[in-house]
Amino acid sequence: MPELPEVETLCRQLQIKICGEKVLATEIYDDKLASIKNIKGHEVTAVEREGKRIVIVLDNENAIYIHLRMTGRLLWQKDSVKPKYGRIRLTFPNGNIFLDDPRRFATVEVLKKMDNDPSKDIFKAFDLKSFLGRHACRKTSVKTLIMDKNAVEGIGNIYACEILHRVSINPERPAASLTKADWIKFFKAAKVVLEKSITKRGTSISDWQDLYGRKGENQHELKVYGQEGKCCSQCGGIIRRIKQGGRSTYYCPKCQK
DNA sequence: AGAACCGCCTGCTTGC
DNA sequence: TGCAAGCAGGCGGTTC
Repeated sequence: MPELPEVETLCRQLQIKICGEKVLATEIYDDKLASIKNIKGHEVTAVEREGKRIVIVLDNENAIYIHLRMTGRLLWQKDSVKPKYGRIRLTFPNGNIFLDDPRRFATVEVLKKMDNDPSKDIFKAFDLKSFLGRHACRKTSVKTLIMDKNAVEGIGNIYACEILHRVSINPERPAASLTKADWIKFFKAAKVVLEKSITKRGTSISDWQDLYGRKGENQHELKVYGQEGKCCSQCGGIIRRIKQGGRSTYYCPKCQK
């Protein structure tokens, strides 16, 4: 499932491939996406990331906003043979982009290009002061809070578990019990974990692939996610899995107090 | 207002 | 072996 590092990987690959290129044609295979228009004949001027969204900016003040949700995947193909779960195709002079998405959760919208507020994105102008003021007093668990995109954009289940393990914070602790120093430590670790994953082209735990259908390498770096019953690499404790808000949380009860 | 839960979806795994 | 139930979960919407 694509989170910030996976989306960032795609954006970087798209930038190289389609910036300055014109959209020659589009084809929609899924009625859920039928509202795509004002694309054909326009040139891509930039590819940006907003949280987990991919923003393909066009020369007509519009942009294609793509959110891959759970199982969405963008694939670059020279030929125009629809992949098995293809939902949309964008054709460029040098090849095609397909959205391949078995569960059909992904969204594609063409909207007026908006100036995004990057204050929730830890890779942009993340605003710690505003975060502390608005969210550090919340009663919900720290894990649930950091996955709330109104608080922090880009962290999903896998990286939430990994970052909390890195800073030895128990995922069930109420967010309000963390000190300012804890949060500073947390965001520092978040950057390290996410940046490392970007250099590894993401985490291919189930079916993540980059634009060229290649797997990432970050799954080999995971310390707790999907490691239930295994030994903690930091302290030798046994990794546990619990449910928080219907989602699996993996952590080490010995070193994450 | 904040917190918890639901529905969207379908391929894969599990259990009888 | 076969089929149904359960699971995966980001996020917008609804409810309490």
